Amino acid sequence: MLWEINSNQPIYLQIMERIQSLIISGYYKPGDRLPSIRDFAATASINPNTMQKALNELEKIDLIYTNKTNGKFITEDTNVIQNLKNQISIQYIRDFIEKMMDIGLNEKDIIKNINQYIQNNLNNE
Amino acid sequence: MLWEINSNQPIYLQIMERIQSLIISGYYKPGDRLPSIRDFAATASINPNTMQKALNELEKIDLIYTNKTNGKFITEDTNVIQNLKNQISIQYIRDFIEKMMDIGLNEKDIIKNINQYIQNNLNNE
Amino acid sequence: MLWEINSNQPIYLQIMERIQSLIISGYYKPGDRLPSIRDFAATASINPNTMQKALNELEKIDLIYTNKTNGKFITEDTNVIQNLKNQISIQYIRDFIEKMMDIGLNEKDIIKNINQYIQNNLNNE
Amino acid sequence: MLWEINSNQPIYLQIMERIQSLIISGYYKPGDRLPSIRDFAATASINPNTMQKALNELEKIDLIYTNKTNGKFITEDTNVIQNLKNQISIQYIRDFIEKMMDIGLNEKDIIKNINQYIQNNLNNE
DNA sequence: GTGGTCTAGACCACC
DNA sequence: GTGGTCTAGACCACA
Repeated sequence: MLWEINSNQPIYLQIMERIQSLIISGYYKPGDRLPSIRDFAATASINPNTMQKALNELEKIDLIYTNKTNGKFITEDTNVIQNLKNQISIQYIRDFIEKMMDIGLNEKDIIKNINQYIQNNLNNE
Repeated sequence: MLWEINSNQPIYLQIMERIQSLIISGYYKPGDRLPSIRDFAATASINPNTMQKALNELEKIDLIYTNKTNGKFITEDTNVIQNLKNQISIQYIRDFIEKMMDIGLNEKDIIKNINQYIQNNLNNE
Repeated sequence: MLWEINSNQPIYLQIMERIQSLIISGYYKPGDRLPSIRDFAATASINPNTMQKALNELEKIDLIYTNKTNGKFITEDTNVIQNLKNQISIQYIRDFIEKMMDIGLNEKDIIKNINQYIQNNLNNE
Repeated sequence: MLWEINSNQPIYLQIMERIQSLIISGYYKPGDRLPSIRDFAATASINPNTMQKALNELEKIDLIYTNKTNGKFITEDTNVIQNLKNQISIQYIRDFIEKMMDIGLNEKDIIKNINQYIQNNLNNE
């Protein structure tokens, strides 16, 4: 698993988004126990405080919950996860299309370009 | 022209991207003179220094050039503009697809979702 | 360390070149942490913003990198440093020779004059 | 004749230095009449005011003089020219050596590098 | 009037 | 405490 960090965004947000994706995509399953903050931070090569902050963000949106004595766990409510997945994918699409139109591409161009990209880069992997 | 500023990203970067889009999309044409830094800053309701920083970023990538005491101008080299447009659109697509796949969607899903979104939100505007 | 500033060139460029030389010459070694911007600016008797602008220039050419909240560090990539050293020394020589020829001296004259200068001014220091 | 202008230095200084070189190198000879400011400026593609300022600088150091009704002329005092040539060449050498030593090269390195450069770039032109 | 530079001082997120 | 950003305001050279 890769933990690529770039400097343009706060680290805790990048980590937060990364873990969020791992949950949404099903890599972490409902009810799974997360590694301890110390271990998790070590794995990602970041400061434990930063990992703590990232996990707090995830807890705020009910994607994980804390069991004081046992650690942090992925929510067992699959609705929460599914809803977030839908909401995020719509958001990604909306942002993407807005940016593409800003540089002067219309719907047709966008569809064409993305199909082309997928043809070239993904199908034959 | 709208100058929406949000607080998640440095203002100068948002302005820089905005102007970049205006050039790439053809709103500003090769050889056009930009408003003076002071006027431009006033229009965007930001400090002249911040505007200057944004324009410096655009000058670094040769999208504009400075004629001292006369103002700043859009490059006349259309190749620079076209190349940037291609490069940026590829980048947008790459980032978009990576994010979508990170949350567990495959190529088919992506194409399907984006087509659906365009059907619903754009064609009947 | 001397921080002589003259008024013919922007301060930030003079500072930039000075620090660049300190890195290239080996005074600052790969991986070294630079003084904090505030301290560095105080040492050079300039405003922190000006120092930051100078350091930004060095970061642009990958000679230093920023570890947010920890400080700025000399690149660990010795190739970057060595290449820059070669490139700059060539540039210095090229500019020097061009100027000398502009005032009517040929290669022989140049070599002769520079040897003479070194004899007179440097060997017996 | 080339009038290359870069933006890092005031134009009038670049022009001034260029004409100075043309005089010192003997391209313009003692007593020669310079083109009119209008023509001269047109040749160099600059504003007449800028050319005026450049010529004023040359007049300050007695390299040219003005005959109200006839125009501007190169000084007939060859001593002035010769002295300036010596003085400038020393200055160029001093600056060059200082910069080279700043980046960590010693006298030997300097001599070696400059000989090498001349071998490679000039002898076989 | 134009861009460029510099200072002073403030606030912020991050660790 | 660290770097980053932003504002306000000033001054300068240039054309």
